[in-house]
Amino acid sequence: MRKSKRAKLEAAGWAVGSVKEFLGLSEADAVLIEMKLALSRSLRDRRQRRGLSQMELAKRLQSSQSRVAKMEAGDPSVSMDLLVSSLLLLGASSADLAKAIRGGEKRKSRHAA
Amino acid sequence: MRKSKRAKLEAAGWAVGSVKEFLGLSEADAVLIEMKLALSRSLRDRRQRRGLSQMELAKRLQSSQSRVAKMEAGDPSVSMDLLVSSLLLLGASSADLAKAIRGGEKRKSRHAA
DNA sequence: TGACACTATGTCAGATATGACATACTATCT
DNA sequence: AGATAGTATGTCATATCTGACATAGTGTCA
Repeated sequence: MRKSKRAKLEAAGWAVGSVKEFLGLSEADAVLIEMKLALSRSLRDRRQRRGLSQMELAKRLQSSQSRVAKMEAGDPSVSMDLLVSSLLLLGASSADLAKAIRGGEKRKSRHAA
Repeated sequence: MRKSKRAKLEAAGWAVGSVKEFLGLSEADAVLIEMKLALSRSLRDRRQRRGLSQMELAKRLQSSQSRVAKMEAGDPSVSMDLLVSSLLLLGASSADLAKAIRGGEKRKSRHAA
């Protein structure tokens, strides 16, 4: 399950939740991708809410602007670990992360957490 | 934040939630580690509940018994991506993961999700 | 005791992720 | 128009993760 799958397309602008069973992805793969996309959105929200540029955030994360861009774009080269630790550094709590993750299925308000 | 920190000790048997501020870890690092430990426990629970050996699970994950052992031990060499996708393959939903993640702080019942 | 099934721990070559860099694209100013 | 600030995208060396293997530890049964 590790390498072969993982469509490089994952990023492009999907209507919410539509990644499921698009191409040969297993349900598990699809859910994982959607979780990462949810975290991506959450990251961009938090960053913007704080009025930070990608550059400024990158500095705080000891990373680079390009990686922040990729994180926010849901680039497949970005790990969940990186997304999560970035969110934590932006002040998110584990409860916040749980909220962001808890399935796109049920989302109600327009706020991504 | 990437490499330098990340104590190799993270695994040893901590009393619930005690990893916080143990050595020089930032709050964010501590939370991340606890999240991973929560996922570890969840993985073992699910596997055992299904009556699978690490070997059998490994086969389903296309991985190896040793990696499963490390996952369950909270070994620092295990990524969150691996933990999460393993849990998904064991049938966990994103809601389940959210529950597992949502902070050890507030856990009430003995069931780890 | 030995034999067996399961789990833990160490190591390593190969696979992936990472930060850094360059460069391109998009505003929004004057 | 140019200039500036922010963002996107591609590449690459190095760091980290991964599956596989070996081997050791643990329990249980006869």
